[in-house]
Amino acid sequence: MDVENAPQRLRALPSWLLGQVSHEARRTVGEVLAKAGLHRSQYALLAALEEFGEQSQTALSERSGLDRSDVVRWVDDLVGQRLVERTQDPGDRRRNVVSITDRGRERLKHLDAQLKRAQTELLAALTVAERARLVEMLGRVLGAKPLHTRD
Amino acid sequence: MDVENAPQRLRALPSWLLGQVSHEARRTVGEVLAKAGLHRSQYALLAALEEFGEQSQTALSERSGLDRSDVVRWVDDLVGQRLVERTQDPGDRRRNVVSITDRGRERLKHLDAQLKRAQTELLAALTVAERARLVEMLGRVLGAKPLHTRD
DNA sequence: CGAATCTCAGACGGACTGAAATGA
DNA sequence: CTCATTTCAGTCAGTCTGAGATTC
Repeated sequence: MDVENAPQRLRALPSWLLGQVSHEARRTVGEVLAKAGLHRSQYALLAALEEFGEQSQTALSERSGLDRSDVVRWVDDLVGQRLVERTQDPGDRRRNVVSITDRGRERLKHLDAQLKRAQTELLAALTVAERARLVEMLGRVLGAKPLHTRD
Repeated sequence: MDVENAPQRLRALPSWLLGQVSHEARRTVGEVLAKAGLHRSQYALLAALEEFGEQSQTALSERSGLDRSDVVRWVDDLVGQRLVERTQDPGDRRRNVVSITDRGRERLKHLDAQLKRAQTELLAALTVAERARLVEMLGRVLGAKPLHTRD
């Protein structure tokens, strides 16, 4: 669909605009990651591991926003690519402790650069100041969620 | 997931923020429409019909951004609720001409008010001026899509 | 015992594809 | 015959649920 074909009601609706831009962003980012052999979910997992260190899969689920069940599958694949390692927690044998490998760190660094460029391309119609303002505003919208995400 | 649990890499990524806010918006709007017995896709269909008048299902597909196949199913339901009518085009019997009914117009008017309130609630963390700026910026991002949506 | 963790198998709605049927 | 339109059936990826197994 072309934006200018859409009804005015939709074109003026913030939620609709957010959906459209988000869809485009999702596609762009998906392509970038696919070229590196990864899924968006896996980037989130690598990011969580790099920033918070080794952790259980349950923790990873909370940090990445992925379902516990999907963490299992994506970690399986990451292990296959030797970007992370899965070892049993010696102190609590229910737990798997997942950690990022050096290879994973390198891949992540590479992706960071690629993604940065993709964001710029996505928001090319905005000035640098506007992009910063957009990010700030979206963060504020997310931060103040008194009703549904906080119960 | 809670925003503050997420890795900094994600929290600073425009595409991620857009996805999170968009997801929240989708949920909110979905709830509002569900109370009126409608789906998001059906609101788009009603909007297209009200603004562009009666039209074929192919045209509706382009205007609403829905797949041709999904237009069929959602129109089926709208007909059942007597919010639209589907009649065969006398001049071209391949075509179904879909038109909005008075009942549909009333429902649409009601939904417009409900959705407006939902948007305000969603963006409660922003000032009125900021909401306008957000809408303007998102529209600009969508409008300038030289690569993928325009081929 | 109850609770937490991991894992699998499948459900589920949303978006899309392919092809048949009809008719211009 | 070719092309456009509608419709159906089915695929597909993404997300989530339920239950079983294991361990605390």
